[in-house]
Amino acid sequence: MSKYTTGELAKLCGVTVRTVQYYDTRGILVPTELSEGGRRLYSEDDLRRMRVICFLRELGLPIDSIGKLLAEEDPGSVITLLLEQQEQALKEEIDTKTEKLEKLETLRRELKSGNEISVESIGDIAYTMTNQNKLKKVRLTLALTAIPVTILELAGILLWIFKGLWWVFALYVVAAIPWGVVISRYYYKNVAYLCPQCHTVFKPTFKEMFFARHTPKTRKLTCTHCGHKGFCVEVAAEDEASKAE
Amino acid sequence: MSKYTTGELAKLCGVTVRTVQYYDTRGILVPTELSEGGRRLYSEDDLRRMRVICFLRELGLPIDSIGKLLAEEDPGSVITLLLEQQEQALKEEIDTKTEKLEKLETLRRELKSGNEISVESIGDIAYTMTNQNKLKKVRLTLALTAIPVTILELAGILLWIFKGLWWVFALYVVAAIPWGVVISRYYYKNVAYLCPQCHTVFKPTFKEMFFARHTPKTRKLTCTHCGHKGFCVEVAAEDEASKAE
DNA sequence: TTGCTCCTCACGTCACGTGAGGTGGC
DNA sequence: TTGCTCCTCACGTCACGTGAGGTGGC
Repeated sequence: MSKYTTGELAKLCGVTVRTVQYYDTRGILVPTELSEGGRRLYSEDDLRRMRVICFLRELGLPIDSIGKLLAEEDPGSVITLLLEQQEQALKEEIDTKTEKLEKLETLRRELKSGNEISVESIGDIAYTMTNQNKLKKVRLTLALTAIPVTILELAGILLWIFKGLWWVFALYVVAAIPWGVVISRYYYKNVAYLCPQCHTVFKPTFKEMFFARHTPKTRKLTCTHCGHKGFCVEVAAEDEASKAE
Repeated sequence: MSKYTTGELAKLCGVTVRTVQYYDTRGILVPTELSEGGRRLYSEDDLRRMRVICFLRELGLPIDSIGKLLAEEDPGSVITLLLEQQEQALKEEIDTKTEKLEKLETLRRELKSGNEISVESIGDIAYTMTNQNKLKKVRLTLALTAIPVTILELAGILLWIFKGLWWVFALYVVAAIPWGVVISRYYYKNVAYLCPQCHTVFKPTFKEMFFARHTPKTRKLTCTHCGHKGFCVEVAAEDEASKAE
């Protein structure tokens, strides 16, 4: 029967001496023997137990769970549950880390595309990023309501050209006017703009917004807060309820 | 100019009061004003700064890094590096967690396929799992050396049948004998067996191993340690160097 | 006798959570 | 005056790492 010292056991299991000592104080691997000088002596069984412990630790199981598992009369009942829990936990951690990674990459892309990198520009990017989903919803709603009107328009044109039926196109024109009013009201109500100068979110007047030059993501407006005039990034408007200040 | 209390700031940023206080003690968000009673009062600028801090924390950046970043005159020079480092770190964490997940799933599968679940059986599975790569290497080597011999065999048979050339097959037979000897020696040298009774890794005699009944992963042998006779799982033999005891 | 290993405290890690006991502000 | 919020300690988390100062064992 060979005996292992703390250091030998540590080397055999690929951990530090401190770890072996720690497992003793935590009570999951108490040496079967102590030398007269008070040194820990581990048996062959201890080595096997230590190997199991290290293996389970490599799976990420916490020490307390390992302790309970090894103390159990019938480990089979506990282990399946523990492993399932750990699997769930790991999956969730991977998911959150993957999300962080995606956000990081978006931030890097946005920082590259912008001209100056300042704390304020990070704030703006953060705002537009967290706001992104709401804005997409608004745009999707717009696009969906546009479908029937567009179909009516196309049908009207085709019928007029090929069949000489002018009244379908007339119907489209009549329908398009109230639709246009409703849709621009909706759009105006649900978006706001981020001033690149003072980094405030503001709402222009309907008139200025309606006639302003714009790109897919920005619009040239005058900030109601600082008076700066320039292209402002479009964002989704905050809910009325959360409009504090 | 509106002022926010600790609780208001916390709510606006979706964190706890404790977190806001902690950021003050850590020096990354010191309130611009204190009330006469010693309460923290945060300005609009503080709120914006806090939002940036929370955003960066959501990416997993440590508080110290955020502090340095915000203190920097020109954050652009630092931020790119920081984000890259964080991206690397996240990727590595995802990788290690994915590996753990895979090990977990293997363990669960192995536990299900076995009959009894005990601490010893976990130890055996742990051993075979960490040993798996070495064993695969041995088996791959065997398979690769078998290829030329098999080609020779096939060629010999085909030539004999269709062309009446018997000497190629004769060549195969002559070559196959020393090849068989070498290959079985190599195989014998590089594998060992795990006794399901006493959980020791042992080497049987060449003769017993050669004639023993076997499945793809096990072989019916007598344990040299406890004398138990039964199907033992095949594992890769330890290197001579690390054969302690 | 000299290195080397091991021993036991005991503090540090990281970003807060969680009381305890006291007080400001509407 | 009464809740509610906020204040400052100060300990706990998790699995060890890292000294300090002392001693066992070949």
